[in-house]
Amino acid sequence: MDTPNTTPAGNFVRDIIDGDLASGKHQTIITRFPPEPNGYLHIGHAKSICLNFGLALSYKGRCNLRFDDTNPIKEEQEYIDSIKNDVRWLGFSWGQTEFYASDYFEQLYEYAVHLIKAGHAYVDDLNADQIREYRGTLTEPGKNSPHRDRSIEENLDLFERMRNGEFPDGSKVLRAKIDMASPNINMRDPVMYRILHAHHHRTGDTWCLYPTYDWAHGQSDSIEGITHSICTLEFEDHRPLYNWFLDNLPVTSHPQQIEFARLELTYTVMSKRKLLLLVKDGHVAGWDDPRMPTISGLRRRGYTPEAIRTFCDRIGVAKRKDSTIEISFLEDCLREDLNKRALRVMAVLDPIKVVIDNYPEDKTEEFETVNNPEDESMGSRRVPFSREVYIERDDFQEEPHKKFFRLAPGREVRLKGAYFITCTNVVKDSAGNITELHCTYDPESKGGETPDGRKVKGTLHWVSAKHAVDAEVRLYDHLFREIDPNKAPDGQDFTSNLNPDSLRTLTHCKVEPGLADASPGNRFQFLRQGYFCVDSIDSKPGRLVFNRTVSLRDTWSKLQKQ
RNA sequence: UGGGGCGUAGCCAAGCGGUAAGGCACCGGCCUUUGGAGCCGGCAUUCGCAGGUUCGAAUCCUGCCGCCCCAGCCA
Repeated sequence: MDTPNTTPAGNFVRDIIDGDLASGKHQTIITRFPPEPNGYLHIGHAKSICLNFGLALSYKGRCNLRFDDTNPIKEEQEYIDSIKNDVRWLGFSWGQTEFYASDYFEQLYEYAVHLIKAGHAYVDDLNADQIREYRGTLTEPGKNSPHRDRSIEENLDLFERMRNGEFPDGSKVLRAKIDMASPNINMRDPVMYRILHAHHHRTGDTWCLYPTYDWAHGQSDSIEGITHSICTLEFEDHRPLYNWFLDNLPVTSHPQQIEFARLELTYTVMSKRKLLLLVKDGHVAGWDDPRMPTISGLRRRGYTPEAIRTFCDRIGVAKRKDSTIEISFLEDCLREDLNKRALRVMAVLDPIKVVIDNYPEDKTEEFETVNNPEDESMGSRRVPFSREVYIERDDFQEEPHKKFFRLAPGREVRLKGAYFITCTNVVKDSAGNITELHCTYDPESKGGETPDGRKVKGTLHWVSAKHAVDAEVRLYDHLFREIDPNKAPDGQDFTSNLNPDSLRTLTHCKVEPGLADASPGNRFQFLRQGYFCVDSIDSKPGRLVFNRTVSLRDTWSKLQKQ
């Protein structure tokens, strides 16, 4: 496993930790990453993972992986497996500290009994609608439930019978007795337990009442001795409740909850609910569709864990809300990483045939070409050349734009690593479409340089026609066409902003022969075009499928728009 | 009209009373057998606004404005 770097920039969380260490409040730190196994992890989770595991690494502390599995209705083993796989792939390990909130159900139950005995919790018979009515509103205080003052004995009896399955779903809840008039709605006698006769993926049918997040989370943190419990901003309002529970329980550890801003990206949605909907309704091929912001989607797309970690380091950690990172920033971190490590190869996505009239009919040459100009240690390879080659249709203009310096009638360009060629003739079909180009080459320009040292402005990638291997290439664009997909027209939801062109499939692309035995997951730079990887699901020997991970920066396309 | 937060460049983000880091984007130039990469330079007289304190304020105080979150038996 590669080792994440551990020299992150400063941020307010580190300031808090530094203070706690300096004051002697803590000798070391223990953080946790607490996903609910109700979906696949996405890039937003990666931010939290990098933060929590990164902090542990940096302070030589520990980070627990804890599944927050308190809602059996939404959770599945498949999600647990994918989450573990993704965290590992990102480069982090949790050693022996793999926990489940469900491991603490018995302890939590005992804590609840403690609260009841102390007069701090009661069983309520109000139904969900009634509880909502009694809760009041943002501006009006709530009112006490008629069952709020039951005796401790009655509460104890009822609570035990709830556990024993004597009551149907929704008929009773256990509530903390705090303050129905609190300006903080979370403090208006929050529900601690609800009755759910549901099968839990780990505890099976042993429980029919399940703790809520508020009741389970802080106590789980405390049980694990978490020092800093880092969560997202929407839990700021819950912090008083988090503290209230711990203050009223016989615990020895009282973790500090710290909130930071969750990650948002332009042109994408980040809520698990919405991602689930995209999968369930078939808008994408699955959680690992290369257009998804999920870790598994990014992985299949060709992202590297290093690029994702670099991204998480660079975006920083702060409390500023409504901050949305431009997705191009993520792509840039990727390019930077891939530039250093990707093997350069030649692939023609939209081929047009070039016939070099003065090149011998049956001759084949091989040219040595460097695998990565950024890294000599990656060596070189030989690519075959012959009389007929494919070049990119885009690399020829019959009437060239003033700033276009690729091939055009009468113009000389370089075929990368091979020869200079000059276009002498354009062949068209009856509809006027260009079907073939005829060129001559300069034998003196072998390797791409001439004895007279003359320059050409353009260098094109190419593939020898008779040696070319066919491939399918999938070009991806943003899944959504709106910068903020959540801003949908009246009466429509975010799916109305789906980009109909987010996937373009190209068949019969021509790639250099060496690629024939590329393995799933292998990454390449297709010269002058972008980074591509062999699709891990659909690519098979004899039927190559590449995903475009990200295009190269394209100055030419900017010029064209001017 | 309740409570909790946040406002530093197009996007992130440092800064914590001593005169605005860094990254991305953008704009110039150099270099280049990828219009890639790389290199060099530029890019906030100003920190939401208005007052106040101070020799000195993005940093402290007061008031105002804007935005986000909260009324699940979701997390």
